[in-house]
This record gives sequence, C-alpha cells and structure tokens, in this order.
Amino acid sequence: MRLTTKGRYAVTAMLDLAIHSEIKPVTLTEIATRQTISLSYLEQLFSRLRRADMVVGVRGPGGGYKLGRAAIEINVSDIILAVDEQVDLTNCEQKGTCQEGEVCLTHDLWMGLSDVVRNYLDGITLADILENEVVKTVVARQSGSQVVKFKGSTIGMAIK
Amino acid sequence: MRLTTKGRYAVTAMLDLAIHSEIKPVTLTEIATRQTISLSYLEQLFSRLRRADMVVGVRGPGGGYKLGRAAIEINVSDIILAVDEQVDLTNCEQKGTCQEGEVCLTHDLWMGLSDVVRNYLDGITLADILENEVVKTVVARQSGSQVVKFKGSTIGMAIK
DNA sequence: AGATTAACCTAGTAAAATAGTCAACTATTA
DNA sequence: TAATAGTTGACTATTTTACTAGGTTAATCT
Repeated sequence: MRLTTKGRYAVTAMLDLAIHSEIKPVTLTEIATRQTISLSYLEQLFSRLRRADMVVGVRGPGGGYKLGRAAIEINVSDIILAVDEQVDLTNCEQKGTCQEGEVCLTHDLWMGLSDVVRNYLDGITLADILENEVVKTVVARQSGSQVVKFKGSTIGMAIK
Repeated sequence: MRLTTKGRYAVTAMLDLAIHSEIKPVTLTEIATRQTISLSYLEQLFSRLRRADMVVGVRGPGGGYKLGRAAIEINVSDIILAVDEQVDLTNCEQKGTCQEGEVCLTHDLWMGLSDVVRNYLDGITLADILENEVVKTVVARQSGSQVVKFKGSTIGMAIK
C-alpha cells in the first residue's frame, strides 16, 4: 500500500491546523516546529493540499494556512488522496491486469483489502480525531512545550 | 504500510502450492513459470517461508515444496509476516514514540488502521481464496497455458 | 559410484520510491 | 518599500525492492 510518512505527515499537519487555525492562520514554520516535520517538505505537501482545496493559504504578514472547510467535513481519506497516496493494494490499479494482462490469483484479495482500508479512513474526520482523549493530552503537551521553547523557562499555560 | 509485490508474490506462490502440491511437491521453477515470478526471488521468499514452517522443502529429483500445514490453517496474515512485511501503519512500531519519544497526534489513528488490516488478513485462509469463483477461472487458465507451454499445442485439460 | 535434480545459501546490484533539500520567485500587507 | 510568507521546480541522499549470479548440499536414479 501507499501509506507512508508522507500521508502521516499530511494528516498530522492538517490536525495541527484544525487545532490552531481558529483564531488566525498558522504558518508552516509553526507546524514544522510543533510536529517535528521539515519545513521544505511541508511546503511540498501543502502545495498539493491547497490544490485540492483542503487548505487556504493567506499571504503576507500575519498569513499562513487555514482549513478549506470545517474539520468535521474533512476525512482522513481525502487528505491522503490529496498528497497523492493511493489507497490501493493491488498491483494493477484495480484494473485486473496483474498477470500479463490478465487477473492474477490474488486480485480479489487485494481489492477487498483496499476497500476495508478506504472505508476505515473515509469514516474518520479531523473532528473525530480531536475528540480522542489521547489526542487531547498530546495537544496539551505540544502547547506547553511550545511556550517553553519560544519564551524561555516560564511555566507555559496550555493554549486552547 | 509495508505491503508490496513481495507480500503479494508470497501469497500467490503459497496459493499455487495449495493448488498443485497435493499429488507431489511443486518445484520453484514451475511456480516461477506459472505465476511469472523470478526464480531467484522465489528462492529468497521460500527461504523465509520455510523457516516459518509455512512450507516444507523436499530435495532431490522429484522434489520441490509442499505446504507446511493444511490450506485452511494458513491465513494471509501469517504469510505476509513470514516474508517480513509488517502489517503496521504507525511510524513507531506501535510503541508510541512517534514524535521525539512521545506519542504523536495521529498515533491512535494508525494503530486503529493496523488493527483493521490485520483482522481482515487474519480472517482469510488459503482455502477461503481457493473457493472464490474468480480464482477458479484463473486456475483453469493457468493450467491450460501450462500444458500448452510444456507439451506443445495440445488442448489442455484443467488439472483439479 | 556418478550424474542429475532441486533445494538451499550468500553476496551483490540496478531501479524505483521515499524523504527530503535548495534556490528562486510571487503576492500581500504593514 | 521592506518584510512576511506562500509558491514552485529542480535536485539529492537514503532506503527498499526486486532481481541476478554463483555457489553448496542433499536426495534420487541409472
């Protein structure tokens, strides 16, 4: 399957955006710092996310990115597709030409698996993930460490 | 995820074995021809499958490989694990150390997906696949072309 | 016994994909 | 107009995959 760091980074970045972009746009630099992702790589990913209308770029000072639509309207499957990772486990792009132009022995097996994965990812929105208890803890941690990092050794208050 | 041609080849080869090894052991050369897989690559895969007791090697003339246990007792998940493809979509081998030693925002999401995939593959045995109608057609086709290839232009009778 | 067959094993390699980097450019706004 | 931040394309290092080449070992047949 095509599901690697690229897709994981994309989903993580979109989540970061969902969390922090309510007040003002979020810069890629912030996301890069908070999520430990290379800035240049994020640029590449967001170029695709923008073309897929998943995010909106705001230029100039105070700019950054915002979600293209509400968090509840964005599912994980969309994000992964946008950065060009196909959720397809077959070797023939579902065409049935896996063995010298004909269907191979395991074609249906991989088709079935692709469906299972797609259904799972289709059913989960950014909003769903944010409700998760573990995620809330992580958000708190990242907010805290952000304050420490940028402002020195003050005790950080978690940013909502 | 780690699911590429390697895992697909392994499952395909095991299926070929399930179909043809009832009467006598099947040589890798036969599988290579029928399934269009490189012989040397098959050797590598079978080295792992043998160590995992999925197959039994029989040396000498008339030798080849047989299934290590009944087709109904071998599931797809086992095969893929045997050739060293982990069914794990996280970036931390499920350890929760995805972001600088701590849990990342999307950890639970990928854990969940890994479970979904594993459950699907766990629930399917070689015997299940062989019952599939499409597979029966493919088997008939491959039996036919095998006869043509090895014996000239006779009309091949499908081997059960 | 010797030839043959086929598993078994080790090492290496070419191509592809992944995961980035770098540098130049454009639009916006203070 | 200077600073900010997005936008784009080309380029590179690393890793994995898929495959090749060459051999050794064990069983069988003549």
